[in-house]
Amino acid sequence: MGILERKEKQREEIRKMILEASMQLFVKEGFENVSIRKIADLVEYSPTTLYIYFKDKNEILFHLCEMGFERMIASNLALVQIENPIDRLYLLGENYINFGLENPEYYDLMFIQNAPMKTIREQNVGHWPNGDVALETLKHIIQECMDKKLIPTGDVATISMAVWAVAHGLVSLAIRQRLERLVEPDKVVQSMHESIRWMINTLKKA
Amino acid sequence: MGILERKEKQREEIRKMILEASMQLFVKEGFENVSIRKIADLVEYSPTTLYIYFKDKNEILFHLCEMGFERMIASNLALVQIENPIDRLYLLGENYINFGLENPEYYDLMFIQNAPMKTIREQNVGHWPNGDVALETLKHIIQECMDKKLIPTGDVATISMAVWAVAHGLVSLAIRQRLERLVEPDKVVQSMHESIRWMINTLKKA
DNA sequence: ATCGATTTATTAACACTGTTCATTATATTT
DNA sequence: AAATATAATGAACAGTGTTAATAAATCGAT
Repeated sequence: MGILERKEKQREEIRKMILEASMQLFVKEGFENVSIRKIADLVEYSPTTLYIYFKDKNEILFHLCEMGFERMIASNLALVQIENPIDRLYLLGENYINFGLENPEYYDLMFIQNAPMKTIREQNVGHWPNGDVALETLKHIIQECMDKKLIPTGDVATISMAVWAVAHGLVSLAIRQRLERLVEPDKVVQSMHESIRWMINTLKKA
Repeated sequence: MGILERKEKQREEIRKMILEASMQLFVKEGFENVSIRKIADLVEYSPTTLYIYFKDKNEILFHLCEMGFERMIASNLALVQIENPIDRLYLLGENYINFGLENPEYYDLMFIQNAPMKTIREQNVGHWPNGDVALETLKHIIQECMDKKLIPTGDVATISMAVWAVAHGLVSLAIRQRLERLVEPDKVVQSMHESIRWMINTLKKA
C-alpha cells in the first residue's frame, strides 16, 4: 500500500504549508489579525479547504504553539553542557525571558491564549507533547539542584511552579505593558533580569 | 446652569447603566462572549447608541477593568490594621490569588488583556487611576518592610516587580489551565498558596 | 476500461463581530 | 416659532469562524 503512504505524505505537506503560512502571518501581523481567510489567501486555497486539513482554527493555533515550543526547546539545548545545575537554572530563566520578549506572539500562544488548550482537551487524552517536554526540563533541573544540596529540599512540583511563576509573571506582564507602570519603560528589561537573578540568589541562600 | 448639571448627571447614569449591564454579561458569559450588541440588548438601546456614551468597546472594557480594581482594592482594605508589614505582604499575596481565582474575568481584564491599556494610551497622558493605586500599595508595603529591616534593602521597584511576578505568574497560569500540567488539577490551588508562602519566607531569610 | 465510492476543493450562506453614516426624533436655546 | 444642538436609530460596511450543498478529481474493484 505504497500509494496510501504517498497520499498521507502529500496531505502532511499541505498541512505543513498551511501552518507555515499561518506562522508567517502570525509573526508579522500579530495574534489578533490572523484569520482563516487570510491564511487561505496566502496558500491560495479557499477558506473552507483548510477545514479538510484541520478541525478548526484552534487546532491550527495549537500546532503553531507546538512549533513555538520547538524553538524554545532548541534554544535551551545549549544549556545541557553546563555542569552546575543552579547555573543552568539561571540561564534557563534568562533564556525564557529573552524568548518571550523576542517572540511575543509565540509566547502568547504558548502560555497565555486559551485556544491551544481547548484543542488539547478535545484531543486524545489531552496530550501536549512539547509543552510537557519543556516542563520536564524545568523539573529535572530543580530535582538535580536538590539532589546536589544546592537548594533546600522540598516538593519539586511546587518549587518548579514558583520558579516558573516568576519568569512567566515577568514576561507576561511585560508583553502586556503592565510593567511600565512600575518602572520607567526603558528600564523594564533590565529590572526583569534583576528579578530573575534575585530569585535564583534567594533560592540558593534559602 | 443647573440644567446642564442635571443633563450631565443623567448622562452619567446611562453610562453607569451600560457598564453595569456589561459587567453582568461579562461575569456570566465570559470575556470572549460579550459583544456591543448583547450589551445593547440588555440595556434596551440600539447598538449605535452605546457609541454616544463610549468611544468604543475598549473604553467600556477599560471602565470594567477599573471597577475590577475597585473590588480588589476594597478587599485589601482590611489589611491596613495589620502591624507587621511582612505579614501584610503575605496576606496581600493571598488576597491577590484569591481574587484572581474567584474573579477570573475581572483578572483577565486587569492584568492580561490589551484592550484597557489601549484606552489608557489614547487617553489623557495615560492615566490609570485604580491600577496605579494598587501598585502603590504594593510598593509601600515593600518599602516599609525594608525600612524596618525585615527584608534585605534593594531597589523597591525591582523587588515589587519580583513579588508581583510570582503572584501574577501563579494566577495567570492557573486561569489559563497551564498549572494542571505541573500538579494534579485538584492540588493546583494548594500549591499556589505554598508557592506564595515559599516566596515570603525566602524573602524574609534572604 | 468502466462503475461506484471516496477524497479534495469550492461556492454560497449563516450567524455573528465592531463600527460608521445618514436620518429621524427630541430637547434646548435664541 | 425658528434655529440649533443632542440623542437615538436603521441600514450598511467590512470583516469573523464555520457548515451545507455541490462539483471535480482520484481511487478500488469488477
